[in-house]
Amino acid sequence: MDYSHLAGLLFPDVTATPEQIEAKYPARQLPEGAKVTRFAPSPTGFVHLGGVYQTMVGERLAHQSGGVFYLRIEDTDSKREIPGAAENLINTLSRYGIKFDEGATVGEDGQVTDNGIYGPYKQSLRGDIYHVYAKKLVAEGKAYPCFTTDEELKALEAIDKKAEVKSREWTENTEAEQKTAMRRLREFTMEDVERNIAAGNKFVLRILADGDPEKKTPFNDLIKGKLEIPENDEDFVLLKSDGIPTYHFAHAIDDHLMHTTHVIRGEEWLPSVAKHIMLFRYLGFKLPKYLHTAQIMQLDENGNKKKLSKRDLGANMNDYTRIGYAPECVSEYLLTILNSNFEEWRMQNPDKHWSDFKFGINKMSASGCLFDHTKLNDVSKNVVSKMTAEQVFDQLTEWADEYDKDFSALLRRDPDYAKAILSIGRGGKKPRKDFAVWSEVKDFIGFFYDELFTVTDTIPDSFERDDIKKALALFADTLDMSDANAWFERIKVIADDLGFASDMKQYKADPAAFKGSVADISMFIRVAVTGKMNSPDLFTVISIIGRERTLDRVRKFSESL
RNA sequence: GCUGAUGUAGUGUAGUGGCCAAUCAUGCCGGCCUUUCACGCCGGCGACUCGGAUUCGAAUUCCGACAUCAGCACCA
Repeated sequence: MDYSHLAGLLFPDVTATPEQIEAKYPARQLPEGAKVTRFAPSPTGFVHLGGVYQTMVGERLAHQSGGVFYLRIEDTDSKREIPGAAENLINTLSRYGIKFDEGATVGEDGQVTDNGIYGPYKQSLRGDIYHVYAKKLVAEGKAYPCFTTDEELKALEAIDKKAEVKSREWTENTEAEQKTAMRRLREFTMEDVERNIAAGNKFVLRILADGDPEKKTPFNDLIKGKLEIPENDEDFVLLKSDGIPTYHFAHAIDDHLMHTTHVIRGEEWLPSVAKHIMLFRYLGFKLPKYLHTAQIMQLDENGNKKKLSKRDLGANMNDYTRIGYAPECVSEYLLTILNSNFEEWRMQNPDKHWSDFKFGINKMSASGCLFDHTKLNDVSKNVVSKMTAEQVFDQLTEWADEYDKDFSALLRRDPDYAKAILSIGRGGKKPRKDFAVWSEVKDFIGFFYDELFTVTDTIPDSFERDDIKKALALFADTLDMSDANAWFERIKVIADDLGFASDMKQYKADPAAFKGSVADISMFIRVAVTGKMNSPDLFTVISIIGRERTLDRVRKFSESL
């Protein structure tokens, strides 16, 4: 068959040559060992935790090596595209400290544009380029058109299925039968093509696979290690009937032209590498290095691991924003599961930024880990505990502006007051670790605001209401706010007066001898003033609330008994 | 079904033939400290999927089984 005639028939409008295209994508001038990585999502509108996870790998690898990290939008499936998705993606990743050096970016007009000379970075804009290489493959007899309709394909598949059933029944001729079914696609004549083209029929372009699945190709994945994968024998689609490339074809061409050195993608692509090895070989391209990252998993209702899916809480990055995780918390958590030695490093370097950590490919796990909310919150509490009151105030109010406007109004009404509250237990060697997320702060500090103050906890019935009232009355009468010691001495006196132990050691030695202890007196005051059994240091709390409001609350509480 | 990947305490892991009756973190339990809580400190609980093989010796190598995950589209 005259393949160059066939190529002309299929791609009459393509005049450029691969050489002309290659000339527009010169080798990158980068230092020795610099890695070029990319994030190549399809713009489906939401950013997945797994996406941030993968993105961190690419970003770290590129930036730690003096390389380039770029963004390419894989919008070859127009059905799934959601407007504004690219912008959302860039903004979200930016929140987590992920910045692209090159690639698709959002211009001042809000439109997606190119930043860099290796574009366009949107696959939908690269149609001409793919067709040049497609034509070349056809001319070399490595790809062929397929005019088979969906229905015909289904019929072919049915034959294959039947053959499979037979093969399990050890019928002798099944293998041949099985092969012929899909292989029939390859059998066509130039006349068939000419007739179809003349009739205006659409075709898909298929690769002419020369692999033998009985043979294994050695393949080294940087995360999974040395693998042996069966050669590809499937005539997979390169160009869809609308002329748009499939992922496989676009991957080969784009990553070659854009000089990607390390392809980082989810392990769901691992079964496709045979196809990609074949494509790169057919095209004469150098195969990049691959890192197939393990997936972040979730337990389903049967207790089985499964991929963290769209609907699971924690999959969508908007969840984190809404719940109020500081971005650093998520980054740090991701790093703990990305590189097992990160936690160790963190303990040795408590004050450094995570980007100072030396990220290593060899420390990445080959197996998928379970998403652990408890661990995330632990990491988060640590991160938040190290922030200054100022930082907490800024992030908290920014969150509240969006998700709890009433609360944000209260905080902003008197920033100094809010910061005084947020300073409690902050700084020093043993900072309080009260909050993991901004949405829970209100529960902790709400009582500082009269608008939010309610008594939620009750004093156990084992205490006489009369004693409580007396204690609170004495407290109100003798309140000394000059300093913490003087303040607490008063409480002790009250305890003694009412038959409660003022000395904890004495009390512990013989609890039966007392109605309770100074701890219980404090508890009465705490419940009266904060409405809760637990709170930060009471004297500090009262100092912030102030004398008048404290006394007011004590009086009201006492009356309610 | 076929193909591939993965399998160390509840969770995330260290571990690449003897240093492993298995490391660290988190979790849970108990204690100390603290007027409460939180923090911190101390102590405890808890694991090499199973079966063969190689070896003086295996968590580590090989084979098999099992389990889990993924892929098998004109989706990425």
